[in-house]
Amino acid sequence: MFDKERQAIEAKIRTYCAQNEIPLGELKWVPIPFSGEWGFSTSFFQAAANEARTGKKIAVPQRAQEIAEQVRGPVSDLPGIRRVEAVKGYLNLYFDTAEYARRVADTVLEQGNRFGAGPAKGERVMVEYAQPNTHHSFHIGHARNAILGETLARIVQFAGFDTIRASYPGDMGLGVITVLWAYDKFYKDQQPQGIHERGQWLAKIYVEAIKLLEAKENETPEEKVQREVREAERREIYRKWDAGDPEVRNLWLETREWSLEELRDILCILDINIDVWFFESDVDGPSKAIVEELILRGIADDERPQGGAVIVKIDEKLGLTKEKYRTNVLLRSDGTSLYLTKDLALAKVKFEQYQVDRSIYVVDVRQSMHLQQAFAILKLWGFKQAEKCFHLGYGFVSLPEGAMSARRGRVVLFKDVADEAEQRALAAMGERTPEMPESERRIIAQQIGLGALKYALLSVDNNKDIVFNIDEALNFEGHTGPYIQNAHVRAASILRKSNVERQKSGAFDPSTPFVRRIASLMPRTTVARRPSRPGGPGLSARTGCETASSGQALRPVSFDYELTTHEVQLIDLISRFPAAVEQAANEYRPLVIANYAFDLANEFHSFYHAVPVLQAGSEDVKNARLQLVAAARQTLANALWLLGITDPEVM
RNA sequence: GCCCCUAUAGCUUAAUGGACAAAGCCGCGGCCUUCUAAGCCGUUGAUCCAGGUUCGAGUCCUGGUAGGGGCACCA
Repeated sequence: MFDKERQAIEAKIRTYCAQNEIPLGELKWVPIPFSGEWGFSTSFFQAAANEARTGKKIAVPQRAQEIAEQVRGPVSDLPGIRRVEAVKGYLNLYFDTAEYARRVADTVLEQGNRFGAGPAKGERVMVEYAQPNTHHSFHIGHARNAILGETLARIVQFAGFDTIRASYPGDMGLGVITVLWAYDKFYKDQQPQGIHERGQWLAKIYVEAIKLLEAKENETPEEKVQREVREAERREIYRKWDAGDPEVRNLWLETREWSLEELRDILCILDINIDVWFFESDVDGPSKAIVEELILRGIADDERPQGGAVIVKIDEKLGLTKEKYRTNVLLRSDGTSLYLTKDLALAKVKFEQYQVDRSIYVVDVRQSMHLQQAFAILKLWGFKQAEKCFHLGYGFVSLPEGAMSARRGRVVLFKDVADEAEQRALAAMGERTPEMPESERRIIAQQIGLGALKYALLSVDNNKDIVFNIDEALNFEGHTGPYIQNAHVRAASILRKSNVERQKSGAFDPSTPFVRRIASLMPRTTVARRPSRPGGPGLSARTGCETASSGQALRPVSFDYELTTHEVQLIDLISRFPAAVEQAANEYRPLVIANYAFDLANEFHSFYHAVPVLQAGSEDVKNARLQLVAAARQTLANALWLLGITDPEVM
């Protein structure tokens, strides 16, 4: 936030060092890491080390301190800097808090829900996530994927990238056919009531079907015959599906829609709006076409004449002598395409039709080899975007009793956890807000419950596995989502009672013309209709830009009084938000924002406890603190938005 | 056999190569006639092992140990 000042200081340091023949090198600036201190800092170890390398006999730490002390002079008399100290090789510059605090507060309140957002980057990013299989259950592992992907999409969007959210459901293959077979055989024309009941029913049918199709231990000859008959029936359905048999296709489309209805509802609960839906079955055809192109270009080798498959010897084509990407199959010897083939075809669509510059894949870490292979082939193919393909892998979610297994039906369903979360939040609300109407109470409870769940999944670095413990995930105290939401509530409460006017948070709406006209770009894909909220518009606190306008606006204030440590630290943290956004976007790491949001909430809670606002000693101090609270509330709201967590006014 | 990921406090996790390794949970002790106690304050406690690079290593490199994942016609 204080780049201009920093640059001016750095220029002075450089001039001084040039005159005194100190080989400075690059200067790294960081916020002063001591709590209660506000300013920025740099060190001179590198410069001292550079000198040492020229042959001078010096001890680096001492020399660094000498340089810091020398440099201190030229920069000690700058406006806005209260104090400069040289200590242990570091140069610490402390802000004139009155001036800088006012600037931070003004900036936040002026920029509102855009505070922290980066300038337009002029690049288009597509984030692909939410790729569950249809005809299956949506479990907590899928939720990690969806939540991680959405948060990443929000981060890159907020950082200034033109962002497209893409979903790629697997709607074909043996698993899907297995469900069709069992449904057709045992449950034809039945269906339970309720979107989720119906979606989950398909997963139950799948588990039953697997039991019937798997060989048991000590299988009797009769059982074996029976099983083989079933297997033949399933193969026949697959053949019919592949041949486009109308009856099978209709059954497939109808049951697929049941899964998709449930998926859309879940995404709605998670506040996720997918821009583009790519179905695996849609890229199946095009994927076969690209195989010919890859053969013609000499990337793929056609071994079909020898009764083999079409393969890519990736290492060989890249000229690698050590095995790295190995060899992979593009087309089976029976002419059908594979997962890799489809991903290549889809990438081509992303690059050519959607003109994406960067392509992010939020996919289970177990597929990292597969994606590395795909990226390598895209590079061979000549797509310059291949360099900016990124696999955001994440560790899988298991249960305390072991891995989840869709085949065995041992899964924790997202919907069940979400419902449980709401119940627990409702219970935790208790008698806290007795006057709240029941309908609103339920909405808040859902927001708190989901806040806890989302934060639990986002506060672990993405490459780590998570053992999902529902009691830990739905904890509302300590390092949790509700803790952050509660800080927002407390800030909002103070502002409400102070009777000052403020902008309601309102949704950050960075949608570009491009995203809005996506619908016309790719006729083969289905474009999401915006799902409607089952609970009505009140469910999302961010769907409107209403302004709550009771009372007078915050007046320009002065922070020209003795600020407490808590106030200094709070302002310091607020001012770091834009840098956190930038870092998270550069590193594609939602965790950075999750950590930041907690730190800010933590600081706000401490401030709240220790520093009176409405009861402040003087009117001037009260007004300044109100500004600070308003700025903190806005920053908390923006950070929560990035995490996909609502910013309730009450809880 | 080869490749990738992980290893920090009793537990779950943080830490752009930089200053005293930071929190949460659990335990113990305080704080509701100040703005929401889903909170605040206090308290014990940690970098898997061995080398190396560097002025400086939890972080980078090499080799171990332990756990997880992956290696062409599954997705």
